[in-house]
Amino acid sequence: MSADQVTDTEFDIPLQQMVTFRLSRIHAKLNAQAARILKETAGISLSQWRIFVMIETHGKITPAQIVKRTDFDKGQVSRTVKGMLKEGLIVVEGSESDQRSHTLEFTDKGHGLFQQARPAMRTRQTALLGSLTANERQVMFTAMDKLELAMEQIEEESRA
Amino acid sequence: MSADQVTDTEFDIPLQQMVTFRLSRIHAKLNAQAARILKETAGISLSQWRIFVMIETHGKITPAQIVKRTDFDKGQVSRTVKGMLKEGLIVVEGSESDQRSHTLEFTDKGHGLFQQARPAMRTRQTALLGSLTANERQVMFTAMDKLELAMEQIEEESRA
DNA sequence: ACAAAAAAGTTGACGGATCAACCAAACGGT
DNA sequence: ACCGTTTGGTTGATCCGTCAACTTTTTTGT
Repeated sequence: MSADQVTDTEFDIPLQQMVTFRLSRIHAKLNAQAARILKETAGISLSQWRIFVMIETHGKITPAQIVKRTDFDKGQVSRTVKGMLKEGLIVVEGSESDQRSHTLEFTDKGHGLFQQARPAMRTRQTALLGSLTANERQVMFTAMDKLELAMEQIEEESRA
Repeated sequence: MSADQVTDTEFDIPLQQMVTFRLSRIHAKLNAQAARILKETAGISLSQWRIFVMIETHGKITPAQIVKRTDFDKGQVSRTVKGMLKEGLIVVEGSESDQRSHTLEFTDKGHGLFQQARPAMRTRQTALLGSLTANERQVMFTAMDKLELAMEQIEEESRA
């Protein structure tokens, strides 16, 4: 069934890199494809799309909240937001409780473009997930959780 | 930091992004960690490490072969190789059959640094894979295969 | 209430990845 | 043998992601 099953100890070089390599490649392709679709359908960038998604799902969110939830770099969020303001895709509304911060909101134009990109993005997402069985999806998410956890542990250990 | 679990059926916004988001984040963390380890243990970059791995596994390989096998950008391979030559980590040997090309080889210094980075990298790899069950590993690789395939199909369809 | 620490955002710098243009060598069909 | 095409490699432009420094505001501990 699984001739090339992997035992931990032996598989040296080729596997050595497998996880990182493969993830890296998939990530790159995934990114490139999403970027292309977004550009073609709505003329927006992937970063902008991600901000849009955060606004859509949480409504009136601040940059700091986005950073917390997604681990995006706050510098990049700042720049992306700046660009989106200049293009009129979003507006900011100063927070009353915190003078440093501001919440983000769609403009009509921004929301329009977001809706314009959505079908293609959703189709793609469905196609991607649909290529996996329910079990594969579930196991994959579990595996990703575990990998993130393992990374954190490695990080801690190597600080000893 | 992996609390908000997603069920398969509610395919909407939060999940919408999940695959890309999660892969993106894992990739970023994985990369950053590998880069840190490589810098600390051997003072080399991730790109340089990847070239080393290719030389190690295939011995006397040309840039073009590396590109074929890994999908790395050929421009980046060219620059990385250039840097490694300048630092004396590898040497090139002109190919006899093709005047345009050259094979890459370790120098002693390069091989030394590679060996120096290896234990930590191998430990990390073992820890990462070890955090998954054999089944999870297997399913994950299968899933990655399928995702790459699905991406290609999406690409083809959107060219119609 | 006040100083120290933390948090929100901005900005600059830098390395990595991507894309396109380009040169030179090799190949292939006629 | 020759010309068009393909392949190997280099380089420049550009964009994205990451890190660090800095400003301003808020929170916290005493």
